Amino acid sequence: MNQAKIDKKKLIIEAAATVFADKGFNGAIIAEIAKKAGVGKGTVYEYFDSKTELFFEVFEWYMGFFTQSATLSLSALSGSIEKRLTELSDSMMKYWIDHMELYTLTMEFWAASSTSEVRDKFKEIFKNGYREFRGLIEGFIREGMEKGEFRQELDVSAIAASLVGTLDALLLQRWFDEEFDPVAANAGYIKTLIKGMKKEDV
Amino acid sequence: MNQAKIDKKKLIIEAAATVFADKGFNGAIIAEIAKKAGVGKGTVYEYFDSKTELFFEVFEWYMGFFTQSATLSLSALSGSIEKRLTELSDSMMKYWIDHMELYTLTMEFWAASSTSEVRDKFKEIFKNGYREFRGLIEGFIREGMEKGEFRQELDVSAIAASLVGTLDALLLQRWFDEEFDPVAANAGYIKTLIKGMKKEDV
Amino acid sequence: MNQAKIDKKKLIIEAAATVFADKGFNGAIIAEIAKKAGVGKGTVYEYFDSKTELFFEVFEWYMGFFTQSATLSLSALSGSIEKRLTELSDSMMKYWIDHMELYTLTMEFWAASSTSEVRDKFKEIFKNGYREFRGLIEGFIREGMEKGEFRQELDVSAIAASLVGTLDALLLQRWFDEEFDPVAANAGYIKTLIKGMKKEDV
Amino acid sequence: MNQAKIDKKKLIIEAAATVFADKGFNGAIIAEIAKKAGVGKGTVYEYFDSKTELFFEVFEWYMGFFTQSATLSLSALSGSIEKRLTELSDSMMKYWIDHMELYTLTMEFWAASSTSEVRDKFKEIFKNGYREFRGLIEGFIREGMEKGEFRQELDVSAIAASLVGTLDALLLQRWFDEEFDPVAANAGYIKTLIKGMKKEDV
DNA sequence: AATGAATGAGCTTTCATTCAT
DNA sequence: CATGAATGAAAGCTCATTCAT
Repeated sequence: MNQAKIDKKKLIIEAAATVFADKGFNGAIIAEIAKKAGVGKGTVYEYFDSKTELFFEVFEWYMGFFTQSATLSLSALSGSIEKRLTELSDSMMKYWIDHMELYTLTMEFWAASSTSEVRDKFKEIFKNGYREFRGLIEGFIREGMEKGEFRQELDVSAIAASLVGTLDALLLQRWFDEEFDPVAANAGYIKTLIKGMKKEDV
Repeated sequence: MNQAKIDKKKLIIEAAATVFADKGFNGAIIAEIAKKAGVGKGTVYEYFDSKTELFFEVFEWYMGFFTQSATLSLSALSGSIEKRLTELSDSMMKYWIDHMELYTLTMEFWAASSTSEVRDKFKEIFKNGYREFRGLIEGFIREGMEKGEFRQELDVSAIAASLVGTLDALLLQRWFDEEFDPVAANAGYIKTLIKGMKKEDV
Repeated sequence: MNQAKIDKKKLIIEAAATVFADKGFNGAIIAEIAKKAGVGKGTVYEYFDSKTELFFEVFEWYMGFFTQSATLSLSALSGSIEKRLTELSDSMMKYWIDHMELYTLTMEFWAASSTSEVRDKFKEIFKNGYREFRGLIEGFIREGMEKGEFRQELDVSAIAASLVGTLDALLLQRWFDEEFDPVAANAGYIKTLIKGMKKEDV
Repeated sequence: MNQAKIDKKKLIIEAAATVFADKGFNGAIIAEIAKKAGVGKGTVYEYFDSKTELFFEVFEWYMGFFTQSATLSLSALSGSIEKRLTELSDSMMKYWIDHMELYTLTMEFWAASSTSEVRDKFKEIFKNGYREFRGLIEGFIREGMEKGEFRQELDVSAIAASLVGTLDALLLQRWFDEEFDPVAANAGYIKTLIKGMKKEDV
């Protein structure tokens, strides 16, 4: 696939992302996606075999976007593990707040993982994504334990899972409630959790 | 509406719940719901004006189910606030694990809150549900602060939001990954968080 | 069929007449007719085999209503044939103006005569009705010719048909146009037509 | 809309006209219209938003057809007003007799004007159509009065209305009764009416 | 390669009719 | 007799997908 084709494909994916975000998989109409991408309806089928496949490629594009958010956040980290964990959490939260319009996509993908005809493909990718992300956080926590910042008897994987999940959960609560401030909630929660993780005399 | 009608309505709602859980709103076909409920297709429309309304009533039924889980869990609580918070969290988590087949409905409803034609109705109910639940947890935390179990400077609403959200988030991770144990993760995380909430000398 | 049954049957027919008049055959819903008649939906089927049969019985009731209008008008006639023809025409026109709400039924029945599944039954009755009515008018005209009021060379059946038809046609024009006065039009037209029918020296 | 689209649209309208004429609005099935037009069901919806809109466009096409009949008839007129009125009436009558298969459409449209969901649109067009046609005939009559062919005291609008209406009315009677000859009836009636309109010494 | 007119499978919904009570 | 809950055939309409240009 040459550059021109790659570009047009990406164009369609991004148009599709906004339409799927707004209307959901079923509510999204190929004609609208095509129009938004500035191409003909038939052209979409030059690049994607079916609506489902297009949706799936939007999912992959979205996951890349998410990975990017993590990578960006990670690259800026320094200092104590406590500080790094706090900053990572805070940074990713803010990144997503800035792209809230994509958050509805998250919910569509979650739903797709349970009701799509290709639910297993979605589940698999989500599973690996979460495992990887939890693994990353676990690494930080273990580093903190090794460095003596954190207590030894921590349930590392449990705490990692909750840290990862809080990102989802607070954004979700924000989605329903514009008055809810997920960044503040995250900060307050992280602070308390880390206090519970640290050695008492620290 | 007499008892017979109420029963049949509930029958249809429960059949619809399983079909919506399996296929999603759009994938669910009225004929299948009717068949599963053991009634004719037209009968569904005797009780519900439209597929959308049926979906919405399933949502309300589901929310009642959720409320029930909280009520049940709350009624059994006693002892210190720490103990109660831990038990509440643990109990609700287990309740949901036992009804995991309904968890896919949660995702459908989340998605509906962002892409359904009646998204605002869904959002509103979710918003109020989360506010109520957070308020409940906040009450516990404040009680713990008053009783001297917890530190005074806690960010109560932040911690409540994260506690509430962790329930969603860990079940979500379980949904994707059968090897992930949300009950264990919850226990480990709660323990650490509460440690961070408690007075240091306690 | 006893009196009670006859009465209830008539009750349903009259309720059906108003609903058919307002909604047309297809737009009319049995449930609405039943409700308007103050009976249950099933009761309608105690008296009529099908919606089509009910419609047809409304048609027969309506035709009786029309016959009645003619009978009423005829019974009051006296004087010269010219006077009688004028009065008959005028009287029937006024009778219908007073029952304009039934006029939409006329159009429904006309339509039924060309598109109903039992169109032939409708056509047959209309055919005989028009033949009878034309015959009646022809009788008057012939009487006028015999009495020397009218010229001998009149095309009796043509004039009778046009007199009969004008009743339909002017009411139709009134139906579309509330500003159109069919009574006045009828009077002006009859006067001229009769002038054309009379002996010149009269 | 390019020529190909116009042609296909007309193709569908004409197919629809025959089906509506035969089955009525409600009895007509889109699938049948599509099949008769030699297109797919979906194609009908490429050209018309709904069945109702298609019906309405058939109505407009039909009205144009009617206008054409008047225009054709008018263009051939010459001689005295009496002669012209007679010829116009005769010519239009014959035109419609030749297209009797479309007459059932007239009845459908009349019915639609009283029971369709868009009855007002139908009524409005009919109202204007009748007004225009009556105006045309009134013009002829007035011309005849000015030229001294007709008497001065005629009720012009009444006579015009009856002349216009007779066309409807005699075709209607023909519709019910194949033995009825509307052309002959029209001729006989016109002759007498015009005699009543003319100056006595003429 | 790009297009959009054409298609028909498939779904929701309506409502005449039935029949157990 | 009267009823209305239950039914499913039937039809309008949508939209992913195809394919001739």
